[in-house]
Amino acid sequence: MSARPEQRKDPVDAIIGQWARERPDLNTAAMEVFGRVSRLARAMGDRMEKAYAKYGISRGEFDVLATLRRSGEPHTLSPRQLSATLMLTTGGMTGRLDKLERAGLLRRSPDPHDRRGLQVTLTEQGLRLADEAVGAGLALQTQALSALDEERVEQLAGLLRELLLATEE
Amino acid sequence: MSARPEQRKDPVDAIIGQWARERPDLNTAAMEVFGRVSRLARAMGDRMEKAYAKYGISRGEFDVLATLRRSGEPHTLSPRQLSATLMLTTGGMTGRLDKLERAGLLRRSPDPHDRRGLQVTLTEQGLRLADEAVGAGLALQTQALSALDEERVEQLAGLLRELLLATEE
DNA sequence: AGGAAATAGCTTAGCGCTAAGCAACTCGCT
DNA sequence: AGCGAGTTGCTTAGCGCTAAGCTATTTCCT
Repeated sequence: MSARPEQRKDPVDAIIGQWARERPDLNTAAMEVFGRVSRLARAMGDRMEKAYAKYGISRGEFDVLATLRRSGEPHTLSPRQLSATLMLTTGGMTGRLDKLERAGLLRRSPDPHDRRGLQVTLTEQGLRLADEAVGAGLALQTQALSALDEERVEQLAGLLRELLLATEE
Repeated sequence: MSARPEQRKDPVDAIIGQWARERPDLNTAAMEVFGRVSRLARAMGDRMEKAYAKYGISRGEFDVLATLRRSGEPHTLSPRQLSATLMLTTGGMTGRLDKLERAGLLRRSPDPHDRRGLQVTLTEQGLRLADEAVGAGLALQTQALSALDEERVEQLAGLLRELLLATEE
């Protein structure tokens, strides 16, 4: 029982407490990390969803626009590149592209070098929306992070990087 | 430009690099944390899904069994309590309970004190499966965490707790 | 006591995903 | 040159979720 600065209990502490009572043989240390990672991802994901809804798109659709946007001029990628980057099946990608194309945010055109393939390009409107939405999303995340001082944010980011590198191989 | 111990780049660094090139005005510090949190949650979630599949259940179904298990004797909760804990609509809960009941892992019985309500109870078989599966899941998480020494794990857990408390209010 | 509001769990429609299969096309090998 | 294997994007069936609406029941208020 190492002394840690008094810190409020969170929902994960409560769950771990229950396990300690029911299954004291269990080593629940890993839950302290991954339980919180799951809950954070879900909580922030829900908020982002709502933030992007103001622009008429879902989180998944934003991810498509953002991937095209940050790829730089001419903001063009193939459906395959997109589904690989976003870890999505081609079926799922087709659906997202359909919606975004119907909304006029991107354009599908034949790949001149490979007649099987397509090029997906951000429209002027899609570019504008991506630029606005990415700012709104970042603002939300930045605000949530304001609970931690700068040094802790850096520390946290560094530890997460180590863990992510070990996890994704 | 703060000096940090040389550390390998991860996929989130690559994304942030792209944004820095395309939108140098953006403050992407928050992505360093939440980008990694999302990816970690997804990567570990996928692995857990596979781990539980060996027991014939999904991650969501495991969560139901685990919630009942750690509630202690007599391993009984109402569908309402379960859907509140698991942040699931009642419709979604009905589906999960149907599957788990058909598999013989739990039992639905009328609540003797409220004729609207039900009691959901783990069967002997459900209890056994929950106890095995929770061990397997924890083993997976523990192994992933072994990339970090004990001190860093504690540090990481503490920072995540602070952030989670600030985020979930 | 008696009616209005709240709550329990189920049902349905709709959405977005995956897995699997398809035709069109390109590439690599001989 | 020509054939087999691989790749591309789309389609379909199925799954699990949400949102909304339903009935039965309980609780609250007067």
